[in-house]
Amino acid sequence: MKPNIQHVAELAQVSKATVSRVLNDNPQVKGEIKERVLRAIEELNYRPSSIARNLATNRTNTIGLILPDITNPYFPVLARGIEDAAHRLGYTLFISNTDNDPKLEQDIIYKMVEQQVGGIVLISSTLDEKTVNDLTSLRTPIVLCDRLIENRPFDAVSIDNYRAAQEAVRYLIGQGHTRIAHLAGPKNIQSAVSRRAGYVDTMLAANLEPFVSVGTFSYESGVHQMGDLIDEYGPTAIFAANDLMALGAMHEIYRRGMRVPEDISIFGCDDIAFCAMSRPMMSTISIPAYQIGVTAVQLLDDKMKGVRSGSKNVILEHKLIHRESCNGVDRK
Amino acid sequence: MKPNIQHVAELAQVSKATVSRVLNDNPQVKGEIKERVLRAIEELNYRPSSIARNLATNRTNTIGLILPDITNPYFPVLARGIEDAAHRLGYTLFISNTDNDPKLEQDIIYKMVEQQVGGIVLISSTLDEKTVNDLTSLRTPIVLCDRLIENRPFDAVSIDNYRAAQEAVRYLIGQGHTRIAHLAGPKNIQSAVSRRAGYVDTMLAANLEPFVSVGTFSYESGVHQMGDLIDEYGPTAIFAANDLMALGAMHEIYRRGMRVPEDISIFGCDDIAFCAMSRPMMSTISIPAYQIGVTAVQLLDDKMKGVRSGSKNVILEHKLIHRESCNGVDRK
DNA sequence: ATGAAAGCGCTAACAC
DNA sequence: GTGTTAGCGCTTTCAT
Repeated sequence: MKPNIQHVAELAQVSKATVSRVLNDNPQVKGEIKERVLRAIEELNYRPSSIARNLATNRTNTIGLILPDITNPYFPVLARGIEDAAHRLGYTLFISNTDNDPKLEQDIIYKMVEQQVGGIVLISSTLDEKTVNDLTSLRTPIVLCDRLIENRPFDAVSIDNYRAAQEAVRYLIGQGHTRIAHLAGPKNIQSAVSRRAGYVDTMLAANLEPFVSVGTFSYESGVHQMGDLIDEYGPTAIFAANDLMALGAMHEIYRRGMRVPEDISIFGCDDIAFCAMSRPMMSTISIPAYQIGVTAVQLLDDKMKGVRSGSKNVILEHKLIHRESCNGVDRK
Repeated sequence: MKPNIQHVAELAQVSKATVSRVLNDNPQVKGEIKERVLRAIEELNYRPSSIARNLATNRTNTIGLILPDITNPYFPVLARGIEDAAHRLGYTLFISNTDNDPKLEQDIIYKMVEQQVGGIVLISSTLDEKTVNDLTSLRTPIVLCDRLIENRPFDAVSIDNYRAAQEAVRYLIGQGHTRIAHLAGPKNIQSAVSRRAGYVDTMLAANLEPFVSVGTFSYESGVHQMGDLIDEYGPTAIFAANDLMALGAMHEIYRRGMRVPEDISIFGCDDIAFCAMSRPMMSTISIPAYQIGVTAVQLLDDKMKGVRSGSKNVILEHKLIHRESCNGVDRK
């Protein structure tokens, strides 16, 4: 039979309360007694039940992570940042994928709340006005990643996607490109929308005509959209809303017997690991995914400990990474 | 204040037991009463506490996933298989990374047991004899992925790594290669050891001299070891113990002005997504990672439900994927 | 410094 | 069919 606190108490000839005190490092337990309890615990190979403890204290040491798809190479490093930070703070982490399905996402949030998670890190783009309001009444602290939200009691951490796109486009313009197309992400994903806006505005400001093709953030959509782009527009450079599509675009370019960057330059976004493994290596915007994760958990921890109320949007710095996939038109 | 079952009972003018019954879909609650309870639940926006429920039933609907590093591209799809299957069966999933640190791994296992997880999916290679015995006394069902274990009450699911390596090497030999080197993985990782043995034995059986260089399974180690291999051995083909190293090797070959497969053929293992995105696309052994995950959870579920006792090793089928990174020597 | 006892929110006999 | 009641294993006043 699995030992409980009562068994330990009996073996050590003390009360349950005392056992509980040593379990919680309460300093007012006398050394000798503490020894006895510790020995009993050892002898019985006793492990306290955190379920029971949670029920008694009405707190759990768990947090939940809800994300679209761990299989998308951008997320594992974010998730790792979250896990590491959570672990460091003594939390264990629930994880669940949503595939960007709003209904599923809701269900998972509620399920995690039922599990009494202390807080939730939510990576979502499908949140509509109504859902957000429901969440507000939830009492469980939530922090959003990669999506800012105004006037809501949620913390959020992300980068400035608009400015990131702006820098990417300026970089391409600086190289002499004028026919720069944009491989955009889904219209319902906020980061994709911001990047697109940054692209369009920057093109316009430079008196260049924007040309956008919208994809799904997947590699396959990158190859497919790229084919269309070549047929319909003939760009000399592409700014893709994420690296996966950029990689797909590159693939299609080579498949058609052209080269990167000699014929077409490609610029991505995210800086997933493969960017440095592809040939040519992909120039891109580096997003501090790991740090976003760590920051999210810190914000959550503050909220859970009641250190801070109100909401806070933190914007982390991105970085333009110059590698091999872009080249000036003049050098052709 | 957060509503509990008592509040619902009062509002619906029934007993807690009745509320509990409708919560658990007990059919013997009369329609009208059930309606009333449901309305009360709705009105109070009541969510049952699974903590309390778990304590009362002495079961939890959680399982734990312990893996080396979610950031390694092989693991996300395995994890996804596990999450999907867990979700389908009504479990929520804990996740934790170990970085292959045996001490940390132990701690995490115990921590999860304290959390009262119903079972654990463990992807580990560092398990020594003693640890395994400790785990045996744990009562919490454990299923191992990518590592078989003999005479232990653990289930395990994996592929036949020895045979996979054998097929890879035969494939290369079949193309006319004789100077085939092996980029091996860490010596303490079972799958790496089996692949190496499969390589060595198959080479010997063909009267070819094996040449192995041991790496760490990382991309960087692939580039580094490949440099040494070229300098010290001059292979015409490489069988790498995983794709990441294969990709690194490919990178180094191009950096030195040589080509794949024209100068050196590369064969990987795992079939991570990037194998189909690299140029040339990587030939490799496809491991059914998603299916391994799903199977692991099914085994765990059986054990947790007491359907089956004793242990079971299941071996899933791998597949040789022919792409572009290998070429016959005669065609050079 | 230690113990007794009440409760955390739910389930599960058992009784009616 | 529904209510009563006794726990599940722990924490936490409150006494002593």
